[in-house]
Amino acid sequence: MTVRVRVAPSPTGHLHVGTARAALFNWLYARHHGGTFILRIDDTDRERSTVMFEEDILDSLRWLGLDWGEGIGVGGPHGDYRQSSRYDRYQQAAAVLVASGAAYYDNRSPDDLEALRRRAEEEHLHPGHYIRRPGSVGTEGAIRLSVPQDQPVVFEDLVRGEISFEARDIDDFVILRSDGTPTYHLASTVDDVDYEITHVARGEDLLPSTPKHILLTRALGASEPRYAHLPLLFGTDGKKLSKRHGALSLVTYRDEGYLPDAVFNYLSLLGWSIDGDRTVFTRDEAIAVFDLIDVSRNPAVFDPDKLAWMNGEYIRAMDPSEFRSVARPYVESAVGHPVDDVEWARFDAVADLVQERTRLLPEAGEQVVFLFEDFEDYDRAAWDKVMVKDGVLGILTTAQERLASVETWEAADIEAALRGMLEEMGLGAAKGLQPLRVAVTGSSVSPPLFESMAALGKERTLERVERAQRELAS
RNA sequence: GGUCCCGUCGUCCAGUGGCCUAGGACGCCGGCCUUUCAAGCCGGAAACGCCGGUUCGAAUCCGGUCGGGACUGCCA
Repeated sequence: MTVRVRVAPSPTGHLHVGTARAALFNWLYARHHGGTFILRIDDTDRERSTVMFEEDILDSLRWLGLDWGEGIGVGGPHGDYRQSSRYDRYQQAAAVLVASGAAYYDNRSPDDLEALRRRAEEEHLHPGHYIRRPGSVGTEGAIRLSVPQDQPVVFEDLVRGEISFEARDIDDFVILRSDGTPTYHLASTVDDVDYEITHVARGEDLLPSTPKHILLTRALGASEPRYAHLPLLFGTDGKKLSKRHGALSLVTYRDEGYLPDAVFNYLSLLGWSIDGDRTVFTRDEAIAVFDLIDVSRNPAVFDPDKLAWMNGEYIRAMDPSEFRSVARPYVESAVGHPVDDVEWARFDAVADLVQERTRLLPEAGEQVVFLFEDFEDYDRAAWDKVMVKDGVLGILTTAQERLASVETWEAADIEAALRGMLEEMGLGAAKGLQPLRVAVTGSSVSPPLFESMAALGKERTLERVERAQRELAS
């Protein structure tokens, strides 16, 4: 049996990290088994669905590298893979179920239904307990599935093991609304049957719906797929991942300078592990051993700190030339204007040093702004801590002389000149160099000083050392 | 309230009866290196929710208990 899995987002918002993680596991499973990963768009909610979100979802999935072999955009034997184009199919399926007696029209009023729910509530029963086939069956209203009461629904969840629901706890749920549109349960189940989905791996929030889907599938004359209910994702405060936790849509990560490989790697670790001691690994390594049966049952907390660390790992592992081109837009953004190729040489000179100091791409820009723009003010704390000290003016004036006499303006020569100065003045490197760092970069934190000066150029470096002397004197 | 799910360091995972004086990773603390910051290296604090039972032996099996979560719609 060829594995066929799917991810079926609703285009009512950006692709959520939880959905992305579910997509990722499905993708890994398909890849591992040489199966097909299908992308379907569940847009039955016509009110909230938009083409903009649909595009965003496709972009996010592509960005993460989760390519699908069948479905929206790439086609396949089942139409355009949007549920909105299959209403006639769902209506036909519902009609067949009514004809076979598996489903029935329900024209009871909302008030009647509410009364039944209240009654169940008062008797401490499942809320849907009394919502069952009424005595008389009409030919209009919503269509409900008639849930067989003779046996429980039992299934073997790939991650959770055997799960069982008593029939009396499953209400006769609506499959087709009175306006003729399908509910999620019907559309999703019919599609899974028609598309011959073999494994449904989705969030644990759908676990209580699973017996309904199984019953529907059987009523449709098909046999159900294997299910795997993935643990939910939570925020660092232990609460359900929500907007308060900042980025929950994948595009945000792309826009904030995360690398898709890093996000992929991190997401794969939420509820799964490749082995006991590796946390950084390639897609292929994951594909080689991934199995849904190994997915954890525990909910996972999404940790932005670990993701950032992971991103740093991937940035450091990048090819230097790739880092240069990837970082460029972030540098230009931080500088505030495009940087031409001549000016770009300044970044080039320190790129390797910046690369190992970068976790998130925007940081690469922040570190080198001083190479392109004169800073307005010195970092206040740095100035107070480093510059307001006896002897600093002397260090600056002496350095000024030494630097002025450096002939070939390269890091090694600059270092030689400054080291000579330190020795003569009897200063330690930390003490003697920090004032120069503040003078040249405006901050007490920067890429290594000699290389920074070399990248900045002799003229600008001397200007800044001079400026610091003036500021100190005043 | 009802149904279902879950319970190993703060967090993510490893662990499927003895290899566990519980391992790795992030984070945290300390040290080394060092021109700052990173990176790297070394070291440290940090967990089997609780109570019973089974067993020669339990993080691992069973029961209970407590705690957390999801669902409970003519949303998905």
